[in-house]
Amino acid sequence: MSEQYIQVAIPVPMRQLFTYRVPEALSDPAIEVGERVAVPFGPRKVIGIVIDAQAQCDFEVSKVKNITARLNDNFNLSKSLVSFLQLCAHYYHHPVGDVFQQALPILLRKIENITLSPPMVWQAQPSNENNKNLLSKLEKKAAKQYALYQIINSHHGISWVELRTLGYSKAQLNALQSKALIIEQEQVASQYTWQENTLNKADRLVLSSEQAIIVSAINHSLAQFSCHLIDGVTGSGKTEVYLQAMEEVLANNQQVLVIVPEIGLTPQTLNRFEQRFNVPIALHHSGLNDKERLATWLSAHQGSAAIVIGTRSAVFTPLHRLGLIIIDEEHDSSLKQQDSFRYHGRDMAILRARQLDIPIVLGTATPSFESLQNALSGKYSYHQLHNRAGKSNKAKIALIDMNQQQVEFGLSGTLKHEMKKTLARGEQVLLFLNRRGYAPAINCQECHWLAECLRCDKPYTLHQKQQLLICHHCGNQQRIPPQCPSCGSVRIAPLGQGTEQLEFRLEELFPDSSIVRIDRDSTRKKGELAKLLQEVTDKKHQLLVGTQMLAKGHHFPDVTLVAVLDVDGALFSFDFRASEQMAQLLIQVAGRAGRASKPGKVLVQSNFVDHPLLQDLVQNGYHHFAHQALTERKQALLPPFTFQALLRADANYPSYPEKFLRALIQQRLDGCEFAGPVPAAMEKKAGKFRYHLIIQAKSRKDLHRAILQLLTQIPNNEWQSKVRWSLDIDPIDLNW
DNA sequence: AGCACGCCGACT
DNA sequence: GTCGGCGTGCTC
Repeated sequence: MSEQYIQVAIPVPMRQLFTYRVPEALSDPAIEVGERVAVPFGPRKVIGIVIDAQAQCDFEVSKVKNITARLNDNFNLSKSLVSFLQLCAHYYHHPVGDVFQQALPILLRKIENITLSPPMVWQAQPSNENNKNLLSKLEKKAAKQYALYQIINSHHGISWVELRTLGYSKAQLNALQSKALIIEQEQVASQYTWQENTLNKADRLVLSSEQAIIVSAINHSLAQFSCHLIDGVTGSGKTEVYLQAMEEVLANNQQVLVIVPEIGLTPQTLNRFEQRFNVPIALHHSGLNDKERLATWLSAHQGSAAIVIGTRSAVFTPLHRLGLIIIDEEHDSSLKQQDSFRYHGRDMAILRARQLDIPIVLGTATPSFESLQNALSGKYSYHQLHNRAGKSNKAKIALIDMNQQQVEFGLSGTLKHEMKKTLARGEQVLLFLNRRGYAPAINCQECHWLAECLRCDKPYTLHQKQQLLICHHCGNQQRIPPQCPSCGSVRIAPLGQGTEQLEFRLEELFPDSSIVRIDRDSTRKKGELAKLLQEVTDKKHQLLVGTQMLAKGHHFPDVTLVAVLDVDGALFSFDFRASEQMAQLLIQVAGRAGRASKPGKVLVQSNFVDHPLLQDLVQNGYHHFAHQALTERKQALLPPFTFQALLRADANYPSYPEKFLRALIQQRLDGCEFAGPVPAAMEKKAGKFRYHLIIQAKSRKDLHRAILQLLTQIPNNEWQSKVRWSLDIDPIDLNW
């Protein structure tokens, strides 16, 4: 028999595959696509994925090495997943090996022979006399334990990760275990099947006709690709549509993938899924450790999980009977990875749905302009959900002209007045300020010296509590200088206001109210965010101060006043997407407030209340604004009417990145245009000098062809070894 | 990305 | 004399 060669994806940032030989001793049973193999790579040994099992040897035969082992452990990737990941690598022109690496749980990339333990689930013990006594005691004495038992008892097996996400503790679980009420077991490694009690019919809501039309549209196209954009405000019943659309898919014994933004998976959301379906649900989010991630992966892979709920990287979960994908909050920027492999979770999900011939549902109250355009042009089915009659809870947005007001600590007189009225009614107030820390800068009041980060040339942010100056761009930290290094004066003072200071000032202004601040600094500790949010729900605090974080996901029914303290930053940005993001943010923030019986009020402070963007949004609402903006984008030949890629380059010396990029655009490329190279919005960051080149084309095909040509040129580029570069297809943040 | 190799500066 | 700084080049 002749020599057998295979093509392997290796976890290195190189845009190529590597050829290996399969020795006779390892050739039985036949090696397959998707297998993990151990191979020698330079001086080390790594795990690679077999991409082609019967390849021609396209490399010098004498230099081809043998694979050293096959990891035959039931963790192989399916052919379908392999081709999907190749498609992703191709779409983003990203190194294949790196794509595979990021799509696999860390434990499957380890070369050491670790024991890969099976997923474990909790189950209730069969009922007996003893149990009944214990339970009736629990019901009176330990309500939380009793509730935990009820949840476990109503499922065929539920994981610790799910229970933790729902807010239960290990202690409560241990207590039930020591009473022999529950027991931990290996999850049954077989395909889940729909049963009589899988659907909790009592939990179902009656659909409005709008909702019913969407569900039936999705169910009518189950075995073919279709993309549905559901456009509906908070409370319009999107989740109920998701749940009812899932019924038929689950009844066909197929699996459902649900993708949510980074902090979008609240215990309430999971609870809703748990209540409705008695099926194993696997979770995938940033709160899991390596072992838990592997458990989710395996339980999807072996088919025991019927539903997988996760953040963007969940698009890569191995689901062999995937029947429906749901992307919640499709506009959310956390769906796009902003480093190394810069993929968009939504776009890859659409690619996967297309590959598998299944429907995909995108839900949001503020559609991204990309999705909206696809919906309007008929590429997607477009479904609008309006509020049900008589239940209008739409918050009113009003602008406050900061030029016409007395302003104290960033609060206008009107806002303070409204805050007092709201607090007097016993309701809550949310203040939104997108700037953490105490003050965004400190300076010398005598000579106007400004404390700047030397690595970024940007002002340091003052963090009063920590007594530190922190650079928000590179993380650099410094002591607060006791006197001005330039003139020696001790009159050094903070400039501007951040959330930390706002919290402090509010304590002075509203001494009778409890104030809570929710930002990256105050929620650094694990579980802290959930704790603070619970305290808000329990009305332990009346005043909430927060950044971006508060605009997403969580709904506070007793917050009836929301104020955006400073919206002006977004109005004059050179990034054409800034206004889209500003509009989405305002509408999302407005969605946090009030409920049917207590409509909310939204106040937006600005120095430019006459700005046409603000006026349009406030007067005519998001959709009018979006249509208007789309018309402008079309005229200006901007996305979604054209397609962009961003080539970033950085180096330790200022001239290299520019020279590198300039050398690349010497050649004309058909069907596309270059913008730049230009210095990045922050030319200097963390000591690196950065330049951008935008490549824009009228069609995706042209863009791809141009990038392929550009990439072949890079090895010959004179400055190539002096710079680091990265490619971002469909960039959404041009400032980085 | 690792990792080795190699060529210069400040230590026991 | 040698330990270690990081520039450069290679990986089937």
